[in-house]
Amino acid sequence: MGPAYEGIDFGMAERTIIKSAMSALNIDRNYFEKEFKKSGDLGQTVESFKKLYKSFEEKDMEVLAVFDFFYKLATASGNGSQDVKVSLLSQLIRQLDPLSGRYLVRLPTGIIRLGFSDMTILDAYSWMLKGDKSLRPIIETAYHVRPDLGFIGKMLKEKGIKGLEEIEPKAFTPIIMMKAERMSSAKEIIKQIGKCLVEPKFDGFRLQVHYLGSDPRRGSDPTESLPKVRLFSRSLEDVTYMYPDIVEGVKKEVKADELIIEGEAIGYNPKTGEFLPFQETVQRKRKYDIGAKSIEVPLKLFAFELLYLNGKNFIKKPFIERRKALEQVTIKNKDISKQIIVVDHQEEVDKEERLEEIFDQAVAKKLEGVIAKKIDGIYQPGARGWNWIKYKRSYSSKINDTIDCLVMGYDFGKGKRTDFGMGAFLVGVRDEKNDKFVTVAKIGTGLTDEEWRFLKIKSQISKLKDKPMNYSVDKAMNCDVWISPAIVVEIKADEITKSPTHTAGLALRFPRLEKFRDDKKPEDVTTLEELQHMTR
DNA sequence: TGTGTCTGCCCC
DNA sequence: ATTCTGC
DNA sequence: GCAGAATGGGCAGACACA
Repeated sequence: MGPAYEGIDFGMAERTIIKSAMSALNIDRNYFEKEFKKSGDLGQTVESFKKLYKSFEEKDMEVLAVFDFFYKLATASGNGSQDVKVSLLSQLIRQLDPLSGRYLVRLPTGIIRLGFSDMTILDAYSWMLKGDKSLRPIIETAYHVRPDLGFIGKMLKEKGIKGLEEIEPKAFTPIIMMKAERMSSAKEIIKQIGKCLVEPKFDGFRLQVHYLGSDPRRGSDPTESLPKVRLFSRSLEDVTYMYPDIVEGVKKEVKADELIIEGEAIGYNPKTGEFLPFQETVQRKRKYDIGAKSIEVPLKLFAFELLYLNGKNFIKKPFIERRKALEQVTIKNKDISKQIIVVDHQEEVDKEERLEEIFDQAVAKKLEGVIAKKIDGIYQPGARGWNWIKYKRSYSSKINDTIDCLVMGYDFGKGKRTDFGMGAFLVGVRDEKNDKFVTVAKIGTGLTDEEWRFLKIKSQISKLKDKPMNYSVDKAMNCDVWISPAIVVEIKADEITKSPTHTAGLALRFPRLEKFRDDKKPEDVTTLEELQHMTR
């Protein structure tokens, strides 16, 4: 309905779309869901049902009229709004042809499956103007600062490529954030980027800070001249109101006329100064009770990038220059414990031994790991660039904490997993005290296409009609198919966390298949007690 | 007023 | 977030 | 090597409903 950062959501996904389709086509839930699971695609399911049951209401509709329906749907709120959404989508499904039906239901899910996406559309804009994709770099640069395909297209039609030159970094226009590539040893990193600057990696959430210092020239209204701060999340949502403590910190501890910096926000225990686990930090992302929560869980912002300063664009400057500028714009509080905007220590490294040491120290401090940044690397907006390399605890071959799990059941896959007949599987450990299997994770990654097919075939032998008595499973983890104790897998994870849904009371963070353990029997899997001891 | 279900270009 | 795969 | 498409745990918020 618009660019992501404008914050207009459909508020409607799979479950509610199914309701709309059932109501539009007058189909029983079980029948619809059965066909949906078979095809793994809501669009295809609706399309084929529409072909089967021809409707006499079908008519042509203007694109703008359809847009209007979706706009009403997306903006419906309050009492009865769910019914409004269902009814609007249901009308569209009834009134349009089967092929349109396919895309009507795909649209709100965001999975359109046209085989192209934003980047291809940028190419198309270039073709539109020049008949080839030579203008793509200019267009893409503008898109990084203004990630709105509609806006870029309109600008190009109205003003041509020159229009895009007006789009440049400035305070309060968020920039698509860069991500780091991954590597699993100091050796590889030094080989890849040579001399680098190494900094700790904190487990919080990303914030991009935009700041305009006080300036009497900014208008006659006295409030106009006060310092202004905006905070953007990784999806470029404006989240300023959620973090008043960070806003105050910026006003006190940053000196500049205009700047854009980036950092990782992490909660800490105000009494002990210890950093909090992600699950607690993320509770700060909220709409209500902001004041109370900000006292309970205060944040620090570890600033690690500077993209813009006083009219000067730093995006294409070497990292070492950005870093120097960053150090210069922060004011140090006399009481370090009260500092909110922190530019943490960083070390220049060109030997793998030293890098490995810094990594070990970071891990010992219970941090996620380190980020190594190429010393003269530019900031690559919107890319997962090689100028930043993350080296996390879980990647390291030195540390190998995997657990052996029992495969308890599986779900049918969607999209390209449909053919495999499996999209994810539920795994658990043995609770010896109660003689049961309790769940710890669902696994949806780490298998090659061939391994998915292999696991599907293997699991058919043990397929069951119902969930076994000795499986303890929360209903949120219900499976399409249950299988009896037979298959053992080795699962890797970044961390073991407390869980509200998995019956082990613990869950694996970022779980993935490491390997199949055909050499092990169900009795040999990790026990709940062992798992509890592994929790750091 | 309390509980359950669903959603999020969510956060990671 | 992680991982795999087609281009 | 990149972009795209599968999938994970778990949080707050918005509604529906009893």
